[in-house]
Amino acid sequence: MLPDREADTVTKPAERISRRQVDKFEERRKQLADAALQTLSELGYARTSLREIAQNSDFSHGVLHYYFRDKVELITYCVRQYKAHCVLRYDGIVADAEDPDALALDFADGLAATLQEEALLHRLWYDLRSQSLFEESFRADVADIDESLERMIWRIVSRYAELSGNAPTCSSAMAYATFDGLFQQALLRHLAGSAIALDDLRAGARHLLSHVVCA
Amino acid sequence: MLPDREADTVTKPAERISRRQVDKFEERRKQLADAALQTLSELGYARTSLREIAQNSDFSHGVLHYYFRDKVELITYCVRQYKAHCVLRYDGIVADAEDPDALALDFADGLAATLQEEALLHRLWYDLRSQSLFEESFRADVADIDESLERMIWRIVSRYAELSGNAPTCSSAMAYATFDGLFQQALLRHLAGSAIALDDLRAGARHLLSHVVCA
DNA sequence: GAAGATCTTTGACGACTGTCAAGATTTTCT
DNA sequence: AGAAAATCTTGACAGTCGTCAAAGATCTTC
Repeated sequence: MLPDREADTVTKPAERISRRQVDKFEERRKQLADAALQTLSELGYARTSLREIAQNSDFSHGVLHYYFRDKVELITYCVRQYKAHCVLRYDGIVADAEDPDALALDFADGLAATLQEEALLHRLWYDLRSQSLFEESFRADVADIDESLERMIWRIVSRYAELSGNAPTCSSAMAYATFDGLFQQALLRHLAGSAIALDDLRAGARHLLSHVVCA
Repeated sequence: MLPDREADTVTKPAERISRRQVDKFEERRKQLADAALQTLSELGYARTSLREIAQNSDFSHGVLHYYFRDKVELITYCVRQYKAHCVLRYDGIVADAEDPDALALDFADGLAATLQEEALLHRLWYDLRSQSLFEESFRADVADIDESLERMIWRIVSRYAELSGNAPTCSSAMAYATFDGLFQQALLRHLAGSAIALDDLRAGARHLLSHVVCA
């Protein structure tokens, strides 16, 4: 029988057990979601099957339905986990530089670094974002990630403006749209084998940053 | 038996016939590709099957293998047909305005118009572009479309710079990346039901255009 | 160490996929 | 009109998919 997954606030002995079970349950979900994310980032959404995911894990395909109701719930869970990863990653970039040029440099390097190191994950992100336009189940979570990315970009932009004593010339949405376009195009070229894609991204990001504040 | 599809340069009677057959053959391919594009734009790449495509046409599913070797060739053909459509569409926008503000206005309106009228096709485009990162078969054709879109944008930008007596401040690649990001974000919001997405796109395009030339 | 809860594997199901071949139908040419 | 070529339909194939139930394995608890 499935264990009771209710979270308890009181801590009686029986509930400590339940808590431990819940933790273990949740751990397995994360572990399986990791395998799913790896599979997705390799094959793309269209070609990822549950059996393929299971083969990238230590378990057989049947176990996926023990930890997830169906495929949609698994992938939704993956998207959320990916988001947590993203936020963590970008919080690192959040520029504690004290002059605008250093900030721009750090930011540009940070973008280029994640593009290079996690190219497959970013490829997956754009795949899933496209997918969310067809499959409504993912839409809310994807929009959520998009918003947190927008906030991340806006933190950089407004901090940069502040350091250079100016005000941003465009909205948060527009700043995100343009930086995202830059990043996506760089990813496309990088994955197509272009050697200059990373440098172009660095240069482009600094250029764009200097143009979204008053001249 | 399959007819001979060789194109002839000389025009003997027998070859005129063959030519007519070739034309008919090519016409059917276009017709089927149309049905395929409609299906793709409705369901997305991941959920489009040959039988589904056939149901959106006047034929049965078997006929697809009479006109196309396999699914990949059909979809590649679709991508090319979509490109032809795009180029045609954007050539219309190509701004014969004589002052920069009118050009900017026409361009912004053109972007917003195609976003609204052909939202599903644009959705498909971003889906296929993501797909091309996983499926190498499409990569070349997708890159081809991307390049022609970049040229289209660059024609606008450089013409705008010329009319306003300035020079562009960024590369062609960067101009395309940012405008594409803007467009994609507008599409996301528009399809998610945002009423202001179109107006934001118009404003954003004009804003961006005025910032990619010397101040 | 036995009983029971929990976790995992296995194998099956119906539905769906791309592909193809055989035959029916239509068009074309003489 | 009749033969030949071209076109289209039908039905089947082997494979894969998500899902699920039953049984086996492992762990917990007393």
